[in-house]
Amino acid sequence: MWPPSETPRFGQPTVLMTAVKAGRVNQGRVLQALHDLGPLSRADLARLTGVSRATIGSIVQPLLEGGLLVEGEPQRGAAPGGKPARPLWFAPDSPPLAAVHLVPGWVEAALVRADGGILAVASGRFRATAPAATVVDCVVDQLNAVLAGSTARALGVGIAVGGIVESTSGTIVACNLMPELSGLPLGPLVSERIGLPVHLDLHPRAQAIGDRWSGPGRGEQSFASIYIGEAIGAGLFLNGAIHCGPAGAGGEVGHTVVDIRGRTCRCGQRGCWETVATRDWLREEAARLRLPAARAMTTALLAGLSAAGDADARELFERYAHNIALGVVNLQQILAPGLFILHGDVTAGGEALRGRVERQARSRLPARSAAGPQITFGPAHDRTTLLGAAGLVLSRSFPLVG
Amino acid sequence: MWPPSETPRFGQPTVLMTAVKAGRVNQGRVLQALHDLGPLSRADLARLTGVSRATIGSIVQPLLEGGLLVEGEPQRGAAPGGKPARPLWFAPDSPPLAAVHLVPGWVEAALVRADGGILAVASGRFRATAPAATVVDCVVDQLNAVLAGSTARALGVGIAVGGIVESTSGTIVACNLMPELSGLPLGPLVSERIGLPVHLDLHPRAQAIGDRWSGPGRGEQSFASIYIGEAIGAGLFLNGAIHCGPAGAGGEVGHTVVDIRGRTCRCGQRGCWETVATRDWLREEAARLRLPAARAMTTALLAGLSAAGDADARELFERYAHNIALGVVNLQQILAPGLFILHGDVTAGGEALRGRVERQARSRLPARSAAGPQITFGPAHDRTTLLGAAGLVLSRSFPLVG
DNA sequence: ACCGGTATGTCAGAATCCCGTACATACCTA
DNA sequence: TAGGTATGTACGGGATTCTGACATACCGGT
Repeated sequence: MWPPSETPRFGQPTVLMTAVKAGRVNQGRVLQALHDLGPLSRADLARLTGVSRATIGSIVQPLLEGGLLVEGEPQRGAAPGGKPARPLWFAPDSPPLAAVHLVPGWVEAALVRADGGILAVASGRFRATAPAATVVDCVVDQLNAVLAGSTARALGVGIAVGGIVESTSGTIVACNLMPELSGLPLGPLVSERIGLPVHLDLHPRAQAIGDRWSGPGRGEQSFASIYIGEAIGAGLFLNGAIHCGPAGAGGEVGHTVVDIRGRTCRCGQRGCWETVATRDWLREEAARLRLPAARAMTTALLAGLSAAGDADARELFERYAHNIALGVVNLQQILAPGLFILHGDVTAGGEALRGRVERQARSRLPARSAAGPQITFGPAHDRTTLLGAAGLVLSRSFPLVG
Repeated sequence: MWPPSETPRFGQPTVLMTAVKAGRVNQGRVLQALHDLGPLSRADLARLTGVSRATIGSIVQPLLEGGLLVEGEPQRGAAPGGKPARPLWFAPDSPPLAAVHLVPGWVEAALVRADGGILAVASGRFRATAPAATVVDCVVDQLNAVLAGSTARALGVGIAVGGIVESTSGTIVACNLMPELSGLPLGPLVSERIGLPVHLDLHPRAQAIGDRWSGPGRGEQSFASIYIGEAIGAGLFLNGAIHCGPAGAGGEVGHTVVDIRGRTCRCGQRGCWETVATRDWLREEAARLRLPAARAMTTALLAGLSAAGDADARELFERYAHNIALGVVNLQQILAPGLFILHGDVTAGGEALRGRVERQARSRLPARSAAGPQITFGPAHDRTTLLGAAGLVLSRSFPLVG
């Protein structure tokens, strides 16, 4: 039950395009277009993609027969005459997707509809030092809990893990905060116990997929999805595809150097972005400024103090925005994704922080014909990663590139 | 369930895969495999790509008929029996590719065979402040000079420009050192005068393509091609395709922040990588240390002084390696290309510098199962960009992704 | 000289997919 | 009721790849 990927390996085997592969890619792109733009008729899709209505019909036919899509009620468009279009949309009773978000001490699982609607959620705790078998048990338990509520067989399971992951083999390579899990082939293990294909990937990468499928990244060809909280990580969606380096590396933006003569990072190096933009930095600086509740400082608290007129808090708030903008600027210079979706503790900073970061970033970038980078915050109660883990299943089932 | 799609983005149409597109992609991948691995028989290609020999035959047939490839003499392989394979390779009289490298004050053009062999070279100078028409004339003159020597009609022209470029329209958006060229639609202008399709792109991006087609990047799926000299730029080849942000942006690694409290860059910001790793930095530091010929310092000179035992030179050499490694580390953390191909003045540092940079970079990266980043220097007499401009034509004629 | 073994290149039929045209359907307006 | 418009579908055609079978070419042994 662990066969799924056609091994997009990095190196020797040149892979060629096939008619059937092209068909699957086209199915994926049609699904993505539906996700991006909402319910669309076949004629809409034909106009959007430039192909004939007949072609769209043949592309979506298997999806309709498979129960993934349904035809909606005829809806009259803006035009005065003509046959009303029948919009296509994800079937309410379509095969759902199972999703798992695994962080130290905590597992959250969900059953998600193909349109992003959450059908069921379950979560469980475990000691961060628990042996691997316990963690696997906990993951399987939560999965079974959410799967029990569905009659339809799920399409697959997506697992998002905080840590270093080899997505091709579904193995956790290393995890600083859950050392017992190092080397654990979680994907195959869960797949065997659940009887469904399992797709494992990094937390920020899943988060980016979540943003792409059902967040602010919807419809975008390129953007960066950044998590900023107790640590920093990024998932990069570039030119219509999620970026994944060899062995699942990449996105470790937290340990890029921005202040070479700065303080020492827990990674052992100096001046990592994480040393100036995480919650820990915020708390240390708050303590230095003797702000109230410095040791429990959060972005929300700081934003409140700043709005209330505390000069020190205001200055720290501005510096925090500046430091966050640093990493954004570097990513924009290197990759120019154009859109940055921020998640984690920083989102509590609200528009006050978002605007500051955006202004800081733009002021540090050269003026171009294109607009400067755009900063967006993810939702406060953030299920993006969980949705992204579900989207992982769709992404692997319907690849967008051949 | 559906959050109203606030911005229906019909501007960016979803593009679908087609049989004919798939065929062209496959042709491109076969050509790339030949470039990567040298002459291969149809059977070799079939084994490499996993398709049948018959399919390979139908893929390469048009390329043979078009004169791009030829069948070599039957060559007996290692196996004892069997019909000898007929290797396929680029025809010596195949349609050549025209290439232009445009830098301030200087134009170099070449006519390149599909296998990377240079047929003719021409170059010309112009005043950096010359009006646009003069520069266009100069480019066209050099192109005509190299095209005159060929009987076969060239496949197209690739132009590499130092500056900001919009590759889709073939326009130079801005060029700091050649302000007269800002907004110049060089691609269409040259195309009209020469009567061939013209492909315009950034200098570092062309350099990366050159590395991919006929340099150390050959056969690699991901690598970064970095130019370090009077300025710093990078072309990123990621997962089998050259990365290009919206409007041709991206790769501006020279102005990523590595030392936020460092000196001011000419871009107006503080602590850009360029402020600590360009030749100008080297000369300033050399002057501070009162090294001989400090104001004309080059990597080659510094390497010589260091090797000769000058303690100050040695320390500066080490610091230069450290500073170069900084940017490499950042790129590796973000994108994990794994391979870094350095061009420009730094290549004169030889193995002494290469080893130092590699050690410095590896020491700043966490230990992983995969090997650390690998640093390579491009050739000293560097025609990579020119070859890359030629490769641009191939890349556009035979896209590797659909 | 002859024959089996092996590997290469090619041919023909089938399957898959997209394209273009034409046609049936459905709704509005006059 | 007739005309117009837009949607969805059926059919033939083109392009590509897959499968199986076949001719070719060379080696080694009898």
